[in-house]
Amino acid sequence: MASDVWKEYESNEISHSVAHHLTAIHELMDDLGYARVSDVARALEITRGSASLTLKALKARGLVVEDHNKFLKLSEDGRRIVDSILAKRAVVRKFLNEVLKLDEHQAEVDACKVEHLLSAQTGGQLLHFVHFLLSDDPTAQQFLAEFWSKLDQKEEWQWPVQDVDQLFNLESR
Amino acid sequence: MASDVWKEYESNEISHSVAHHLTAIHELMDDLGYARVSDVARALEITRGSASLTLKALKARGLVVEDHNKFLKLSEDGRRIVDSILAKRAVVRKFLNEVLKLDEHQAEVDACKVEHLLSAQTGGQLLHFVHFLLSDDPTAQQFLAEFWSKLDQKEEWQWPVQDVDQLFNLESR
DNA sequence: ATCAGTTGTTTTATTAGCAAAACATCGGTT
DNA sequence: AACCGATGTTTTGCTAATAAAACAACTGAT
Repeated sequence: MASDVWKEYESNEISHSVAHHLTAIHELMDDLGYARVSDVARALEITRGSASLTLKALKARGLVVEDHNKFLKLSEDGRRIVDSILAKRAVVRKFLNEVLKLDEHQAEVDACKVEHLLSAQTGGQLLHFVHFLLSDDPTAQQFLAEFWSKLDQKEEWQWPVQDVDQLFNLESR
Repeated sequence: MASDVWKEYESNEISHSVAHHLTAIHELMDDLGYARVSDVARALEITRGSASLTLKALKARGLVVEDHNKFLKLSEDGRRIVDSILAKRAVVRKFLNEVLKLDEHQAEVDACKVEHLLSAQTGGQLLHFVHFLLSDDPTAQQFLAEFWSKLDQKEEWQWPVQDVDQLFNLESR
């Protein structure tokens, strides 16, 4: 694997932590109508000091703006980022839970882990896919019914699967 | 979102960095027949000092074992982890590239980002899904053909999509 | 007006992961 | 024997993200 591939992991627009600071503000605005440093800290269950530092950096990056009275809100850029994250989270969670039939907790955890890592391209294509897959199109419904019935029949695969490549006739890496 | 969900991000078995140190050893064994600290550093394009420290920790964790002459290899646990990572990477890459039709580079990058984050459950179910989806089952083939034709017709969605929830009739979060 | 509670910030410390540089060691050449 | 190159380690410093603790400022109740 080329190093320019694996090193892109750190070169993300936002980190996991930042993603959740931003979405916390978004949800607090919905739920309480306001969001202060302490509210974010409580929501994320971290100390006020930690939240204060991270949010200071986010203000410097222009993703969060502060009221005359220490009330926080998302900037235009911040809102755009939160929208893309929540969209990806929703799509991934729906796919994992309603298609792959993973339990809701697992689906939520895994969606939360990857939501900030997927490119806009990937998010968009996945949205197309899941939208069609769960539509009332008879082809989609027939396919899903078939898949789920095979899932039930199938004895559990040993995981990790050593021979995924063989299973797919892949030339390995 | 409950904090016990988003905080699980850090509580992973292995980090992105560790995943690639381990897979580097695996691939070096395949390609060269051996793997030393310097070889890993070269493969990952990091300094020998950094690799030395990370690999020391991995030896302490019992994932890597060292030869009488500084030659590294994976332990049984290390091999098990590498197998699961490579399997997830292969499945995700295949899904993104061959189903969602993302270009190979994008598929590789995104697969690399999430490979170490997906649970074994998720990896297993995704493997089932992709395996059936790309099989010669006529239902699967018909569904894919239908999906791809819709992809072509479809004008690109605006991304981020603000109304994913509405699109899916989700109650939001 | 004082006292208590909440809030926000700063400082100090920790961990993971990297770079850079100094250092030691070993192997082969000349 | 002296040297060069490659290798491995250690030390120092950096950044992101956290905790913990100290501190200042504001709010409200009595």
